[in-house]
Amino acid sequence: MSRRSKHQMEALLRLRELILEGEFSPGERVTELTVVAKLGISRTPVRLALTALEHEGLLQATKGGGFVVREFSLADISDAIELRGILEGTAARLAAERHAGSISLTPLVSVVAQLDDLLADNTPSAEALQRYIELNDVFHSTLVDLAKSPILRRAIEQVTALPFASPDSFLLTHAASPESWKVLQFGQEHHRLIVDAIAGREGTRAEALAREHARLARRNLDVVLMDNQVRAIPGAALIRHAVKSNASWELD
Amino acid sequence: MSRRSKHQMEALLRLRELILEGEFSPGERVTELTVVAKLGISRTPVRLALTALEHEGLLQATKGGGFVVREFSLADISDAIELRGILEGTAARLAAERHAGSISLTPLVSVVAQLDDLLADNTPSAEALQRYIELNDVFHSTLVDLAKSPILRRAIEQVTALPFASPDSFLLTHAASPESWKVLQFGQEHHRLIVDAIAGREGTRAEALAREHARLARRNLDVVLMDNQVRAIPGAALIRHAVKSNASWELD
DNA sequence: TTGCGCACTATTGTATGCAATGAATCGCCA
DNA sequence: TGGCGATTCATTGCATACAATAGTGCGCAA
Repeated sequence: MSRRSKHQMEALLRLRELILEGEFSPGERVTELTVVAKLGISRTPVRLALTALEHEGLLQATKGGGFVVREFSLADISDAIELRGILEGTAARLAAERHAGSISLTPLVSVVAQLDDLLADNTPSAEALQRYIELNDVFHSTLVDLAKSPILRRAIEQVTALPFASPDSFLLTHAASPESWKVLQFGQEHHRLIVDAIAGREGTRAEALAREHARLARRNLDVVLMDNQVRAIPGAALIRHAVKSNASWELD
Repeated sequence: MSRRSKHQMEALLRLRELILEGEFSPGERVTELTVVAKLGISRTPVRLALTALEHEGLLQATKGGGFVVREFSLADISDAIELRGILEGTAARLAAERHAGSISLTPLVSVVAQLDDLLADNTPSAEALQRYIELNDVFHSTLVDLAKSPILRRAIEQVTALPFASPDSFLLTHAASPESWKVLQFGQEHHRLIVDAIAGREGTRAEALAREHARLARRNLDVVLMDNQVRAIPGAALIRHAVKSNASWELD
């Protein structure tokens, strides 16, 4: 899903943005020409962007050709987060089983140290939060590297492509308040423990910790829902509300 | 990855076939025009097929545009099978947790019964094996249905798209001999136990059993390797042999 | 001889005209 | 009046011309 040429890339980014912003409603058909009109890019790159977004999971192909915006239930979000936990847990376990000695863990240790510095030295601020998100991404990416499994990497990338399933999905929903800073420190504690488990080749422990780490996102989801702040969820525009339509999506 | 129109579908199927047959070597660049020449289909649908195969994992986009055939190590195959086990294990667990009573398990029970009949009544034959593969597919698909998680379904579909990671990847490598018939009966025993665990809402047991079930494929892989029958692996043409080039891919 | 740069060529990226297909509408007939 | 069929229209699928770009090889100069 990489470096497509200019127009294609622009179409992909802007169209994704439009969808996430709710410019198109879930279930609504997205015609090529509509997008062409909105973006001022010709059909060919637009079409490629559409298929890319289908593979990403934001769009769904319809029988007669064409695409509709995919709709997600709260159960979908929950499942996506749990699935990420399972996959990252597997990555952590494999990392524990496969790493070539503590020297090879240096990158991971380094990121954790940087996160420590950030949380200790800085007062909460938008910039610090941004920095945290960056480092958090690096941590997760490095962890997956250590699993040495391109296939697992692909699977994780697919799941985390969903706007609400990424490791930092719910980080931005918290303002940079002292209180949410606490939450981040809690997550950081997980990071430390995961590294410790990997270093000690405690695969099962590493796996359990990584799963639990993902559940932080799940908890944030619950908090957001409690506060009736559904709109704060990334990709909120795509979420089907429970009341609407038949509730066949609900778990029995 | 569904019902694309005629040419596109044909391009996808035939090109996939060509790649799997080894018409293009791993690492080899697959240019649009080459494919156009081989298939007699114009660039537009060919290009769509190429990107589809990239998402499928058989091709890899290169920096300068264009695609190369992806190369798989034995470790990749092993990881893919294990990953399928993890995901199907999760599906089994979710099925156990979420099913709406034994009536909703009817489809799954029915498939198992059909498999029982097949294994009991038929003598080993190519037709029976073919039928087994079909029913096996239905079993796995029905199991995933019961998990009621579209997100999980997608993840499983992505992994099983790899030629050597599908639930029936190694079934065809066994000839329809009485001996391999035994292996299938072994697998069928797993099916029965999985259903039993799901019916009893024993999520953890169901998960463990489904993982173990996937390991059958892993064992078949080992057997095939022992016999030096690497060419019998589905997608064999894409497998990098350990001796070739630097062995940096090997697990340390 | 070797390193750099320029030009050339192979290949992909983009735009658009035309064909095919499926959906909606309107009218006709029962 | 209601259902069914044909016609029309919207939209995607396909093909191809043209543009851009990256990779390659050659030649020139140091």
